Amino acid sequence: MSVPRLSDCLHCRMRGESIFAGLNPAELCTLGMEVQDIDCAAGEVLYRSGDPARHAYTLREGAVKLVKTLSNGQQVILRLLHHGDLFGFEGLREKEHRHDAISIAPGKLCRLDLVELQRLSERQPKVREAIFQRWQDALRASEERVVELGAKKAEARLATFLLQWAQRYPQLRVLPFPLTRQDLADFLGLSVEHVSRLMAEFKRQKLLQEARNQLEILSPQRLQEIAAAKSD
Amino acid sequence: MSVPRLSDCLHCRMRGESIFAGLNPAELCTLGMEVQDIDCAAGEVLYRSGDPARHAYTLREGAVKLVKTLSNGQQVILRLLHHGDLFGFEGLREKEHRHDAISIAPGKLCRLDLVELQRLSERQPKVREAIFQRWQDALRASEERVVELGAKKAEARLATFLLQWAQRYPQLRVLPFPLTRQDLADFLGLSVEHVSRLMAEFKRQKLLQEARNQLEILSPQRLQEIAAAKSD
DNA sequence: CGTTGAATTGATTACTTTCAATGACCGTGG
DNA sequence: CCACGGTCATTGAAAGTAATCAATTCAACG
Repeated sequence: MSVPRLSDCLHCRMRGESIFAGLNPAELCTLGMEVQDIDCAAGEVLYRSGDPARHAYTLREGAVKLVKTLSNGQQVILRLLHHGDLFGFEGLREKEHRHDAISIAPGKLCRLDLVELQRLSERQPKVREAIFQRWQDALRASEERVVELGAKKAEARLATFLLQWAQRYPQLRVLPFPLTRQDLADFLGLSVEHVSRLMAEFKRQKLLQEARNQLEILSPQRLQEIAAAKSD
Repeated sequence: MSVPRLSDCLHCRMRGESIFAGLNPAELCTLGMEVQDIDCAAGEVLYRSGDPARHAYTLREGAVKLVKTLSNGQQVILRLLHHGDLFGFEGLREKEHRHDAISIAPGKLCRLDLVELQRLSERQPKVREAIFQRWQDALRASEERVVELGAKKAEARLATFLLQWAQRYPQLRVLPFPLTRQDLADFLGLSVEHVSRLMAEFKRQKLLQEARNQLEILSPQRLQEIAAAKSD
């Protein structure tokens, strides 16, 4: 991980989508909190489950997975984070992090001190609301995962996932796709082999195309049908 | 549903665990909100997905399921609520309810007007914090569901579920158990038949005992082992 | 090039659903 | 009070889905 620099929130490209979006420049300048600017490599661990929670992060570039590791070593990916996403904020209410946060692509992050963020959110209703909203979004997303895992079969889960991934890059035809088959498996609750077979089948059917960490969806329409397909 | 009466929060048995727990009697008396006292029968619908969100509820007695119904009619139970649980509060941030809320046992509820609750939470940091905490709890619970559904096989999921159910009635040996096999299936992401077989098997192994809407867990220890058993 | 970890593919096994039939329970109406 | 009808639960058999085990193959990198 790079040595943290101080971040310039006022001129940040993501300012409009961040939790500081509602603040005017004057308020931003008197945040009373240090925002650190961090680079990270693929595979880097930002924090581990059980670590004392000191920071929350805003992801500016790259992708991060939040992982729960079971006693038998099996892993489940609980969230996949993209540019603009805030994570680690469960530390506002709990002393320790609940997941491992692992970068899966070279990226840039802002690191926020949780104590300062807590104080700021008490002072600034707009910030508090923004964080609250993120919490709400996380809950909705998690509930959708429960529906996917509880009600759909493998093929439909994968199709849903790929379409959702694509939605995060609305303007791109060819998507960044740093996930390994193992990551996909850990996210979808499947075995690596099964994911591999399904991806191969999708490619055979010309629904998508894949190259070194890049993905192109050729038939969102057809994928959508598969995603909506019946239960398991 | 019974005609709502006004509720007396000051003398409520659940006051200590409610979102009003931090308030002193004087503050409670000047809540500035009407709390309605409601009885409901088993099977009664409190609200439907898509209904304009007007109320949140605190469950005082009974049990309620929050259900998502898919286009093909399949249902997934997202949460099961017990005495003391707050629900419907996603309406604080969204205009419509996201789930169906259906009572599965005769029960008693408090109904809170969401607009008044919103105003109250802006005035009373303690109430706001309490609601925030509930949100956080809901997220944690939902993430645990993802882990269960993504990583464990049917038998382990059922065992986990039964133990968690039991935890909600710490002082009882014989638990109220109003769930149908269909409810269990909808919660665990399994077919009714499979749930039925697993329950039969558990009974055969003397891990539990069942009678008309009541359940007794005979070997929490052994169930715990099954719950922890390997992946799927 | 050889090494290494990831991905693919095939064969087999295990788990879960589906379909079909039967059985238990409960409330209702004769 | 008992027969009837309905709903829910159980059980069996067959089919389908996904995991596991075992080789290869592939691609990136030194």
